[in-house]
Amino acid sequence: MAKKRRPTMKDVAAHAGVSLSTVSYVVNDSGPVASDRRSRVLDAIRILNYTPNESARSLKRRSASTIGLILPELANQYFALVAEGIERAASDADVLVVLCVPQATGKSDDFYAQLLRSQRLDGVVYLSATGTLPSLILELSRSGAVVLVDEQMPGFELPAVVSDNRRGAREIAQHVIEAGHRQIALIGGPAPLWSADQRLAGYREALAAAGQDPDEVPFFGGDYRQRAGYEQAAKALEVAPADRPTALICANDLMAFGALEYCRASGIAVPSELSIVGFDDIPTASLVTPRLTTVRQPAHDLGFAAARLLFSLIDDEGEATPPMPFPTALMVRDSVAPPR
Amino acid sequence: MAKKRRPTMKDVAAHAGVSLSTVSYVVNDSGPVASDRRSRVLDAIRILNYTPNESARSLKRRSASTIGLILPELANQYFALVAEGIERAASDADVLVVLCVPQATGKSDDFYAQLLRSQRLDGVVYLSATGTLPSLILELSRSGAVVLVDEQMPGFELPAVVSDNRRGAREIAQHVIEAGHRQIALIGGPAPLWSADQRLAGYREALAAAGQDPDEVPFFGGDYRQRAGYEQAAKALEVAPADRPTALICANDLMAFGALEYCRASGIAVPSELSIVGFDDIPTASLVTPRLTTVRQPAHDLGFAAARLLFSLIDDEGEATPPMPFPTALMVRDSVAPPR
DNA sequence: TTGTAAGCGTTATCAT
DNA sequence: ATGATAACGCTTACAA
Repeated sequence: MAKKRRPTMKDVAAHAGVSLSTVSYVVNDSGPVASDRRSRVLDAIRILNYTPNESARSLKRRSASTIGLILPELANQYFALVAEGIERAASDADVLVVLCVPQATGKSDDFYAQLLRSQRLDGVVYLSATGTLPSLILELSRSGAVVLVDEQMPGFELPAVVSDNRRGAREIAQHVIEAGHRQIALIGGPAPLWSADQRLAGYREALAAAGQDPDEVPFFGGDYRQRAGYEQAAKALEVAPADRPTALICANDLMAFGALEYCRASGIAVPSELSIVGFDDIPTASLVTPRLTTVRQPAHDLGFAAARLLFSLIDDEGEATPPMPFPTALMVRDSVAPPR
Repeated sequence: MAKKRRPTMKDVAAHAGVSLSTVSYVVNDSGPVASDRRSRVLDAIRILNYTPNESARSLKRRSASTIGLILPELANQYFALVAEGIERAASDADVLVVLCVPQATGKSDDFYAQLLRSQRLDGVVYLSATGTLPSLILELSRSGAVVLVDEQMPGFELPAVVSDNRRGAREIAQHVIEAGHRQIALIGGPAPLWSADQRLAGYREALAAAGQDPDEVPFFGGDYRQRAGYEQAAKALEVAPADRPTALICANDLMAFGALEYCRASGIAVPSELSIVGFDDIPTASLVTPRLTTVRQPAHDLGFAAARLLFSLIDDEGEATPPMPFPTALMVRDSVAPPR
């Protein structure tokens, strides 16, 4: 039985009785071709069920029409949502998205730079949850187009798409303060991360505006993961009753969930005994009990915009201007009550 | 300023003073080469910072070292977890994973077949949440290697990795029955889907074993999405008090969440007034209140195994045997109580 | 308007 | 052990 080879342009050309270039012209609409010959070619394509070999195209065009998406984990819905936004923008542009989850795969940092340099990827959208060493990102941005999402490398001005973390943080802290809380504790994100830094700054602004000394309010460092929320909540709450905070401001929803979990485990009623707020407004936030008061980030839009920015970077090759920070929105739900 | 071209093998060869083929030999370890020349080449590679052009390789090798992952949505953590498992297997094999989310991108069905045929993808892992028309899958499996996850096309025996849905369903239904429930309602998954069918079969087995006529128990069709859970729960519960079920068996966690949401909205206490169970055990399941009793599916392992199966399909080209169904595990938590 | 031919960067066959 | 050289399937000047 004959090995069934996929048809190539040559086959199409032969079948249609035209030259190779004519076929190419009709496939790419890149040259003039008489309408009768065009339809002959189109027919041949249909009959042979021809599909261009993209490897050959990439080789010739020096571009893979593929981008990479590097993110810490998929299980965090915030990332999943950003990914969906990117997917949409990419598919609009007929670009493929390669998923890279360093944590799950244990790939070394420069593996991703290799990927970019090997021209399998035209660019990369990078999300960090750990404030990754600039070394990777730097090497990446040296090798090709990179855009960051909700992240920024202080020294080097890399293209990024961000939302207004500072303002969102300020507003939710204000909300907590307006509910009457004076004993507030903060559970922050990973120190080196820009978003963590911005959120913290926002909280402090609100605190200061309300006449509290931000340096006096207890701060606990987390890493955006649920476990950290649990552990830091424990630290924050296992203190003399008089010092015990009446409200816990968590730098993201996942950590707020962890705090909630701790409270459930140790019989602390939320929000009557303790108010808790988060950040991100992932879908689960309105599903937990009590429904979590948080700050909505337009995850989907961030992803979409990041991909667009990356594309313009890739083909304009010139600097494209990042969009303005995306607005955030305070989502008032049930996890905040006046202190008693 | 000179356009900075990436170094090619030719450059490396020139720099090392050897021939093209020698460089290829050392890069791929595919031919004999004297150790002194080998190190000269290696040095040149380092100095020039050379990385093979993967497009050229794919063209020559007729394989892209890339697979596609088609799934309905990322926001459902079950899919996200499966994706992580696939990622891991792929990265072990130095294979890239292209993310395809038809729903988010509005791509036509045969777009994916094109992708496979265009040789950008060597194979595809396919997850369905809607029991998609076989037409796509058929076309896909005609164009190349495809493996299904937790799905099976009745007529055609396609390679698949599944978990023991039927047994898991039977066990959780038993659990509900053993808690004393006699008035049970079922909220099922999308009818054409194999997993939905299996789960339903499992429920019915347990019901029958307990002496109930499965055809008598109220059944409501859902689509595995949260909204459907809400709506079908509404239908199931808005009946004469005497007919009202005391337990709701949902075919997945997301729909159970929807049911929970409905109960909260209409003041029905769970589990004291109504018991609810799900299926999948996504991370959120233990986070909601009450913590959801459900059936754990080894999502990560399913993904991993699916990718492995796909790889063996791709390079053995011969039929590889799918693994046995993966075991499920009943997760007893707080959402089931005796009827009152 | 159409066809010829020269690459794109690799790999692999075949002499040497 | 090493090096020419011919593909791989496509795009694109350049010629006709």
